[in-house]
Amino acid sequence: MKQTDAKAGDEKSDGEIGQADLLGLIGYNMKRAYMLFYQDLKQNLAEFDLRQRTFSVLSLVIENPNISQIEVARTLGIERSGTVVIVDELEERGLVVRERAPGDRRAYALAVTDAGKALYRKAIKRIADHEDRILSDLSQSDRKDLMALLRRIHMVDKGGKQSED
Amino acid sequence: MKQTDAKAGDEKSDGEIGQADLLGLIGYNMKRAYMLFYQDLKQNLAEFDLRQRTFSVLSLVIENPNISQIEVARTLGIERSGTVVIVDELEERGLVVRERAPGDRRAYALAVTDAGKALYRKAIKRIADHEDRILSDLSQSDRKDLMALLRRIHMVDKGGKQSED
DNA sequence: ACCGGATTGTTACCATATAGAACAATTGGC
DNA sequence: GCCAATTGTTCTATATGGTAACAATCCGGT
Repeated sequence: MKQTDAKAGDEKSDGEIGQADLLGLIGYNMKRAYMLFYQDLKQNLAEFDLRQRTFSVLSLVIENPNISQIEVARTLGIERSGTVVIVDELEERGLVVRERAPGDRRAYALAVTDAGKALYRKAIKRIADHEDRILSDLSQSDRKDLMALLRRIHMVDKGGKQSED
Repeated sequence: MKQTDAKAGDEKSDGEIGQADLLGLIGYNMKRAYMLFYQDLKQNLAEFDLRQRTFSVLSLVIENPNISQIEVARTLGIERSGTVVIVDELEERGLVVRERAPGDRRAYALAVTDAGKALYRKAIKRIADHEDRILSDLSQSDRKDLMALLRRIHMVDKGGKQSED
């Protein structure tokens, strides 16, 4: 039983559905590609009870011991209100600890526990597999090209302000 | 492979925040790039009271008169429960009409009104500008490469079940 | 030392986007 | 006619992100 032919009109004479306008947009293609990454990453991280954001913060804190929450926010490009919830969860699970930052009683100095490190090591391996699967159609050269192109978009700044520091 | 042993994030070691692990992931770079697209698109579409999803559906219905909601869902890669809300909104705003599909009283035959077409024409122009701005650092050749690479990811299918027609 | 503005973290609320389950009406194969 | 599949719908849940307001703290100028 096939029924997707011309029954309710004519979508393109033979059942094909056109999306020329959308497919002509890089943003749309980016979205579709990103969703593949996102959904697959989500599944893979679920086994560790991690999500995109918690993994990212875990990674940052591991690479930058004693980082503050606002530094996490700035580096990840999210709001600091967002980091609170993430760190809350990581802390409750014993993966990260909030120590007081020496010299600034407003800020925390985040640190990862051994459990956090162990979980991260496992998760990062899983993510490597995930990326390899998603990108299986691309050669190493393609992947390098893609990475380079994405990073150049990465740096585009259309109207922000980032000259203070 | 190596990870987290060389702590490869200490270029400056006094103010710089490392994110070597994350930046080494294509998925992370994709996310950052996509977020730039998304946020900017959102702002630009806001002037037309459109959002990503409503614009996409509008585009599809324009390109495919009498398309059904499930066809929209399948083409966009979303759930059909999602299309309901979008079409609801488009219909309330008089941009799209739900006509009954001749020959199938379950399905709708979606069509765009003149107002919908007019709005779409304006919006698509705005989006072209938006893309041009976001991609201003990339040459036309770069953009073509990026598009091609994204589409190849686009086609990756790890679940492997869509060969029924 | 004081004051006021900036910073850090926090909480609360909202918007967007998506998935999934359950359901009614309808279709279509048998 | 029966029953499974399909279409649309509603409700719920999750994830991500932004804004706004607030307390505590810091910092710079006076």
